[in-house]
Amino acid sequence: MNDLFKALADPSRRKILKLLKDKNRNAGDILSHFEMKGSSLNHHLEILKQSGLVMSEKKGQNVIYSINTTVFQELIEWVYDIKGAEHETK
Amino acid sequence: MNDLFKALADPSRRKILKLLKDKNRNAGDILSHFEMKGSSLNHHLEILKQSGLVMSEKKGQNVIYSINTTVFQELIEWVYDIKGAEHETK
DNA sequence: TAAGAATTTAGCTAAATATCTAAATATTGG
DNA sequence: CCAATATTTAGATATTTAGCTAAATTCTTA
Repeated sequence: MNDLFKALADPSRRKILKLLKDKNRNAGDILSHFEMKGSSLNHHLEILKQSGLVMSEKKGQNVIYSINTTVFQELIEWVYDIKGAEHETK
Repeated sequence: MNDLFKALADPSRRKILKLLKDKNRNAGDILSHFEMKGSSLNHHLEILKQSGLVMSEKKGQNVIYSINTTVFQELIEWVYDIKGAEHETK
């Protein structure tokens, strides 16, 4: 849970998630949307993987990253718990 | 938006929110649930206020803190935008 | 109005984090 | 196998952040 919130607390990482929402992308593709160096991006991707928010799969010389939306359910539940509202069961 | 995610990225601050979910509390009350010093807690409360998640009101020599759940709507919308799922309109 | 209680501010330190450079490790095509 | 391309690791630096102590502020009440 803490890993999840920590992962979301950075603008670059949230931007990565938005990019992966559209389609799966390899590291270079993601990198092309940022100014930072590949090693810095890799650091963010590691944190996202750690939190369960993204998954990666090696494909030839590329590594394809994809988003794992199931993890957001936890977050939504946490929020609704605090809001005191009822869950949608979908 | 960034302030919101940053504010939620700390366990102490999330615990404060849980405490305020039950009832409004003054700083001393909140403090009694932590080991940290009052000044440290105050720092967290400032960050929560900054993010809009909590509000404060001076009442005599106490300051009463309360949670502002409307801000969570933003967060929920952000999540659903990424999840690509439909909103509940409630 | 002076003392006491609650909270906040200011300034410091240590730990965590973001980013960089340089080097290492795949993987593929010639 | 070699060179080129893509990604990751290691190690350094700079910034941010959580927590502390001490002092300041605000409010109440004797």
